[in-house]
Amino acid sequence: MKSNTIEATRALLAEHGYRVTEGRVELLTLLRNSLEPLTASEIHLRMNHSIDKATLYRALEDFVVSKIVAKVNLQDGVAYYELLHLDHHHHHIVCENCGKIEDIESCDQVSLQKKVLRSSKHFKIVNSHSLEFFGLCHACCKK
Amino acid sequence: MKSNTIEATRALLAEHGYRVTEGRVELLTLLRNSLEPLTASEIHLRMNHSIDKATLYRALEDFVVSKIVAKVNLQDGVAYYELLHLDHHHHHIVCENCGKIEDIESCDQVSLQKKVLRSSKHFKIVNSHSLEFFGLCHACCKK
DNA sequence: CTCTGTGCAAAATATTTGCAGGCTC
DNA sequence: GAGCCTGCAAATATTTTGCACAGAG
Repeated sequence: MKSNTIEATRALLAEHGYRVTEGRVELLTLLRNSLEPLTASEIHLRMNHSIDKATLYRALEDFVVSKIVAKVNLQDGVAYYELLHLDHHHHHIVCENCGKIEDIESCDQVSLQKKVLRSSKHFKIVNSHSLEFFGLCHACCKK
Repeated sequence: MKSNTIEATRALLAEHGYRVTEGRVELLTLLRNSLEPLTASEIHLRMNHSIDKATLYRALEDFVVSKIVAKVNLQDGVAYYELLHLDHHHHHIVCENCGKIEDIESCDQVSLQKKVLRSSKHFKIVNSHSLEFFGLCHACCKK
């Protein structure tokens, strides 16, 4: 099972024309196993610094371009990254108190983008959007 | 008319308990006159460096906390700021080619946040959200 | 007069780039 | 073997912080 996942990861890299290196496989495996988006520093830490930060940023940037990875902005000045499961468009809600992150599934991308184009004067194509919510989780409300 | 605007700006500062200093009045006036969100560097430039960057960041941060100013994230690694006209909740669409920014008005905040709370397991309150679109403007499509 | 706001200098973070060598294909 | 990927070092960019002084109320 674990080797299955790793095989899938190797295939993913190859499909996109990347060399299958240990660092990139580890990186994608880590992202695949993460329940929430991670910052470059968190990734670096969880990989026990086995990859250089410059290399890490370069790999992440490549993956973002290839749409293997999404760069997420959670309004705290750092970029977060998460694996893009192709069939699973979603957003996030972040607790302003404890930092908890939950996925938000309800997003009708198509109708949202159509709506935007209807109301826009100067735009012809919408390629993507970022949508994140900020609030308080149940636990933090009780405090 | 110009002095009217400045008076309104002075009042705004006072209302929020801030000292009415030349720098802060200039800053808010600049934001009021800007048609699009500006980065700290752009603001600094347009103010002819008449304000120190540290002071600028401190003022912007204060204003964000007081909800006089919104911090906007346009996915290019820098924070943008724009005046918050209270009655005017909106988002943006950015051209990935030329950087053009247009306001997007169609956002039913209330129903959007309700929808999120319905679908969320762990959250009780939504305080705000960020929503930005990325695409191509008509001019850049023709090229 | 008091206390907030400011400039200056320096630090802390985040991210990018150049280059020489290593590893995948 | 060719060229992508990597580590290391250093540069760049953005934002934050400490401190002493200036200016608003």
